[in-house]
Amino acid sequence: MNLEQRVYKKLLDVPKGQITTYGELAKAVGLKNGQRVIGKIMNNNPYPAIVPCHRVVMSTGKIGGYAYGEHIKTKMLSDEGIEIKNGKISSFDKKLFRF
DNA sequence: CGTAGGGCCCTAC
DNA sequence: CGTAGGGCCCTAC
Repeated sequence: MNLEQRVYKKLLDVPKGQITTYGELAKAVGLKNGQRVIGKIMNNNPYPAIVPCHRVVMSTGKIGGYAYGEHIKTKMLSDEGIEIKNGKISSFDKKLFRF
């Protein structure tokens, strides 16, 4: 399994209503300082309906980017029960999934 | 083969 | 708050 497949598979562990960060996901697949690699892989996500890349956000609590637009990412997260105020996730620590 | 460049970032100031 | 620099992996020369 190549890196991308491992990343997509690992991300499936993150349930609806929770989020992870680019850095955490990088660590989860054994990458050090691989945040940007994760971002790139998310951008190339060929299975947007299956792999929940909208649940990957920035460690600062901001939403981060999204191939189809940040407002869509924001809406998807809201629909899953994640509250977002002024572009930042409320109760970030409580929503953060631990691999 | 080697390497430059870039990406949905992170940390420290 | 903003910004600079870093660091990793892939892709295209």
